[in-house]
Amino acid sequence: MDGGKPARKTTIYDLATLAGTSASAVSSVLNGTWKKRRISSQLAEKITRLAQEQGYAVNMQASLLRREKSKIIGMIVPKYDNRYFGSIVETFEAMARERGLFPIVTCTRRDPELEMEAARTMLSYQVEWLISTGATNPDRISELCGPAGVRSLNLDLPGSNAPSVISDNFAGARELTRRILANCRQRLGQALPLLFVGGRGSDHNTGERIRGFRAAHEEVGIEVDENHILACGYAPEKAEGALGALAQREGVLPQGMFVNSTISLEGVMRWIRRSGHYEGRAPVMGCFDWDPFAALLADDIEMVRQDVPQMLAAVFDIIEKGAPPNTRIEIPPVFVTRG
Amino acid sequence: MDGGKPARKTTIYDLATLAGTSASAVSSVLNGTWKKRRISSQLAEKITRLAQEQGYAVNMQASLLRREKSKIIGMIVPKYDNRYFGSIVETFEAMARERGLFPIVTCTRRDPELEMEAARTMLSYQVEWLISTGATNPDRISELCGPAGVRSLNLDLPGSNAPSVISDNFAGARELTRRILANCRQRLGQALPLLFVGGRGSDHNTGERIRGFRAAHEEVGIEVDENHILACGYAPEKAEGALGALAQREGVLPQGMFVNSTISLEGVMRWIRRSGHYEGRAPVMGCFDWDPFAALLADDIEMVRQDVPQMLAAVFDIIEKGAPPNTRIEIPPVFVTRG
DNA sequence: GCACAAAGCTCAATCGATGAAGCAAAAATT
DNA sequence: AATTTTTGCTTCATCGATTGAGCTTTGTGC
Repeated sequence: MDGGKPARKTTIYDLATLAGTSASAVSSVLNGTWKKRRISSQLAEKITRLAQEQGYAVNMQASLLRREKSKIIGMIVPKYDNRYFGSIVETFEAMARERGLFPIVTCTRRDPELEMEAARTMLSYQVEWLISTGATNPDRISELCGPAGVRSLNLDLPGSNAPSVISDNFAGARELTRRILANCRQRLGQALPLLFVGGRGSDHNTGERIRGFRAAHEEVGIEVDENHILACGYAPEKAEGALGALAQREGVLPQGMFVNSTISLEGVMRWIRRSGHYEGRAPVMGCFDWDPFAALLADDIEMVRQDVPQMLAAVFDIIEKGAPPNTRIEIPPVFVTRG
Repeated sequence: MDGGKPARKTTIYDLATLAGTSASAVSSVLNGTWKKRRISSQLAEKITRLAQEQGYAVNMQASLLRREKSKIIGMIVPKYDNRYFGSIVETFEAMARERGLFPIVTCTRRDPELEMEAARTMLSYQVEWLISTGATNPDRISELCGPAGVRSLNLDLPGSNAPSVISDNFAGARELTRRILANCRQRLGQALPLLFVGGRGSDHNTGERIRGFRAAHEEVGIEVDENHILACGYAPEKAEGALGALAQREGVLPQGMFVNSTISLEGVMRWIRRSGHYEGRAPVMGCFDWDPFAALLADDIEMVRQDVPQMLAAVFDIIEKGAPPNTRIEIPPVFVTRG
């Protein structure tokens, strides 16, 4: 390709020399303000053509340094290993671009240190907004943003220093539990108390889902067994370990199960397969999350799909119209119809 | 939080005033060159403390404008909706950070226009390297980068203008096919020619996988049916449609199947379930890709996992040591042991 | 033919961080 | 005591794009 060319990047000064004009004319032509600045369309065309030929790309660093608005919008996200976060990132990028914003996304692997580090890096990039998705400590991030004049916003997990957009975890979990219980009744003749597996007891979403889980049991007069609420963490290994330990202690596990995420479901499925515990009488399952393959695993696994497009619509609505820091928007999740 | 403060960002000039010193002293303290510049550790400490207190974050735009190296490394990726690309992005970010680089990733949804647009944006951000992952036209991207002095690199799908790191698709597909054929023999008594589903006929990987598919058939003297090679595209709907059309034409589909990606597998599974075609005698399957739930779908679905850590190790090796544009590194994929 | 306006530009300051060059004071050497 | 060296800073030009404030030239009106 290149035989050792200097490879210095073309600047507006280079283009100005080539066009026999000034850098300021070039700049205004390339950023679209040339009509306002009364540049002839003749010159505009010439400059545009030259820029094209030279493969000119504006130096964002220089441009942003001068402008007052960066139009950069940052997002931090814990993992890319499931459909929920994948879809959040994909939708976020598309919606940001539609609005003329430049999305920057970074993944923090649920590491609180990395989370702060990433947030600081985002500030350095002069983001105008920072969306903390599923952050372990969204409030610390908001505190970092506040004094810098950067607006922040929480997604998936709520915080108290910035507006939050989350799923309606309580109602979603209650409805999911109702459905699992109904399936139990249908398949086993009666509805017995379910097992709850996955999630961190300390996080808001897990708390709300457990509340919904309890509410649905209460509605039909079934008592929840407190030892059967395993908020053991999200990781597959955690769920696997928790089930193993419970089976060890109690011998037989419940026939119905509420799994708190596809991540945990991965561990649950692995354990069921390896331990052979449910041999011949597969448990009735539900999962607060969705995955196309998981949905096919069993005929009657109920899945709740968090409504990512609606959640991000709410996010951009806040970005456009503003909202007080204590705003909390809860988006109803969607029940996946099977077939 | 804020009661309407000015919220202007703290600059080194503000810190200089607060510390009663000069901006250049502040700068050198904060970027670590202060020893070389003989700033007293007393002053260094004072400045560091003030920066901490004020929540100072360097303005990357200004800093990068001045430096000659940006240390930014860009990656474009087609989708976030599967484990393969998810794991590529996650590993890429982690490895880049380990090396003191700043990763920027963006998703182009297999849209050739968006791909070029994203590449141009990356150039504007002054990336030093651009990794095109699974790009529809990696060579056009390399052509854009070359004159700007930005080095480019292809991942997953090869190009001819920049070094490429890909899976060993031929050997992987041949071994996968062998295994599916062996499973057929074991389950059905004999090995019959398989069906190939998914992928674009025009892309290098699909071509190589078809070649491996043929080779494995040839080894055992089975003739491939040309009508049973359905390179219909990756999208689930495409795979679904192709299977439906084939069933329409031929009535009965082969008992063994090679699916070209988990994306296509999604459609295949959906079709199998909806059509009821394989009722009672599930097909023997293999998939060139891995997903934890897909792996659990059937007892004997063979999955090849592309070796993402090795692929990215090769990528960073090239970045550190260099490589001619015609380099092509093929990483053997890994066979997932079942259980 | 002169005043005045509009068109079509250019000039130069600016954004914040960086680092080469320079300068004054303190310390060491002769 | 005079000179040199070292220490510990500051000054200022610079990176590339942007934009308010000019400054010519051409056009219009009377």
